Amino acid sequence: MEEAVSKNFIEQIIEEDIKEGNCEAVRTRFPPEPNGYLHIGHAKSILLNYGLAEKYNGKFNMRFDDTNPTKERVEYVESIKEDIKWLGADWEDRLFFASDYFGQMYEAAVKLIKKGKAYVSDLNPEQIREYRGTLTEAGKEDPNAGRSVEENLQLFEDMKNGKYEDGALVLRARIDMASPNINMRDPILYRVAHLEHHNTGSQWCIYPMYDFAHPIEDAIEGISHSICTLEFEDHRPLYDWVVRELEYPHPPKQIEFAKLYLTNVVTGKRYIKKLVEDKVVDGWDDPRLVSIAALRRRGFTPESIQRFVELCGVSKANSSVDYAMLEYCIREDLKLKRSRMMAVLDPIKLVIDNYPEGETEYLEAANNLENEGLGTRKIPFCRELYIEREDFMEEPPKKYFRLFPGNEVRLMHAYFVKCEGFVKDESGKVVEVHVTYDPETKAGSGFTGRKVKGTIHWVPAPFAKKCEVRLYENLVDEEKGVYNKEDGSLNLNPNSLTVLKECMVEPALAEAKAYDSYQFVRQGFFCADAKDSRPDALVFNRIVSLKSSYKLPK
RNA sequence: UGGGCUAUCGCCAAGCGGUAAGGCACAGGACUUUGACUCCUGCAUUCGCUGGUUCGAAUCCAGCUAGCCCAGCCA
Repeated sequence: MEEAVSKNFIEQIIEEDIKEGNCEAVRTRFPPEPNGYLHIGHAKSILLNYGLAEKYNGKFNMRFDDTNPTKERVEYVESIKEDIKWLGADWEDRLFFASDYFGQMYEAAVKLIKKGKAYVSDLNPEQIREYRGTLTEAGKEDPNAGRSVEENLQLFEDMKNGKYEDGALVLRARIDMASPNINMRDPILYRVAHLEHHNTGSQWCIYPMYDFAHPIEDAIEGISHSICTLEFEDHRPLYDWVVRELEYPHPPKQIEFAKLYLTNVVTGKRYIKKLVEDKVVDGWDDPRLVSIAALRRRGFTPESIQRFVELCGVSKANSSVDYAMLEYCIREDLKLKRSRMMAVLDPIKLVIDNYPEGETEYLEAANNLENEGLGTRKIPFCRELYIEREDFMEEPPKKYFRLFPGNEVRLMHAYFVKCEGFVKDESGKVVEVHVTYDPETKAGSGFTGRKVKGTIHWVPAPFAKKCEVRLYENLVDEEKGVYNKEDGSLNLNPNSLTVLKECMVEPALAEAKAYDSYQFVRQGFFCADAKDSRPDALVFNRIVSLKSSYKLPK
């Protein structure tokens, strides 16, 4: 089934370019700096770039924009590669590093110097700032701007050869100190930094700036459309300047789009760092976070994220997508793919008084009624079961159609069962519910004698596996908003994590391995925690709850 | 009081001068061995505001207003 989807503005630009013969082949790229972990926002860029290449029979490149060794680490390049692979964006054999082009960038700088379009400056950072002017006042000419080509060439070579200390000299483009666009006021192209680079080691002690390096990287790789986020819009004139001055035959085109923001999530690096330090979360992959690693651990699938990004669309309007949209996507994806199992999160014992003591029968249950391909399983059934505490009420409100004295419900995959009584302990807490079952009503028997309004799930007491279940809510308070207006701190939701340690699941779940996910019938989708779940001590994360139109009165 | 960009339903988002797509959310109803799913139904006389052009404007023009980005030897 093909949906008629309208084209986003980038697709329109690309199609126009193809039509006009402005680009012979579409080539896109995802160019992260390896300075941190990827999150849902990056997923949009990755899948957008990858999807565009696919759609227009082009190629998608993976490129690390590693031009500033102070912030970059190999650890990050590995995790970024892993996350992108997981997301399904395939760069095939096109994995590149900006640092692989340092030689070409150096030559490009020399070319600019020879054209009189770049010069070496000895202004210090404070002076550079002063000379730059302000948002409303033009800058002043750099006193070094008149230096001869020969001298610039020599100085630049000396910079490269390590004759200068960090910060002593910079190479600047000669453009326009009076430009209303600050990026055009003789931007710095190269700086001196005696630093070990994760890729080039100590080969270089000068490093190119983003504005100079990026267009060169794109041009070298034959990128046709260089897609980035809105904050680079002001840099486009400089991007075009570099590409033009360097006379690349097929200049890449920069296109900017709005970042993806999600409601009620924390994305700021310093906030997450603090949450990790304060042990509010258990790492960058805590299931309440939205890093790719966290989403993976929570139980999201690549397909659900692909769908989500697709649903969000692409535009230039800053916006914040409702988290409910993400939830919809994962429910939608898992609905038919996963087995529907029974798990009792808050158990209370159910005794079937007229079921023979010591007897066990094995009931056949479809793993997913809507997907026969998932097969069936046998569930042991016997006299003592566990049911959800919520599914019994001594004094039910109207419209409650679960178990209460005198009422009959269906035990899923099993029999009708009628509540005959219950037992309380000294404190008045109900500890046992007693029922009688009707053998005629066995699931699949075709019994139509009478109907029952409620169906509840259960687990056979002697066979059930005890396990831990973690329920998640938003990390931050939905009502108050993510940030505290006074001090900018986070408005944390104290209930973002609920740990249930007495849960009982059906025996088939004992095999759950890391990342395995299931629907727990009537509850939601759950995933075996990759960090903490072990065969003898299962831990399940709730990915998302099922929707419900019934609110239990408290 | 410089420059750049954006403004269409609670949230995303189509629309590109011919009379407001779609999705999420929400609300009803049908169905139901998940109060789920599925299926119906409803949900912008109006496009930030004000004028103008036009037979006709969310789309063109002008002027406002609001929000975002820019003064790293970060990306």
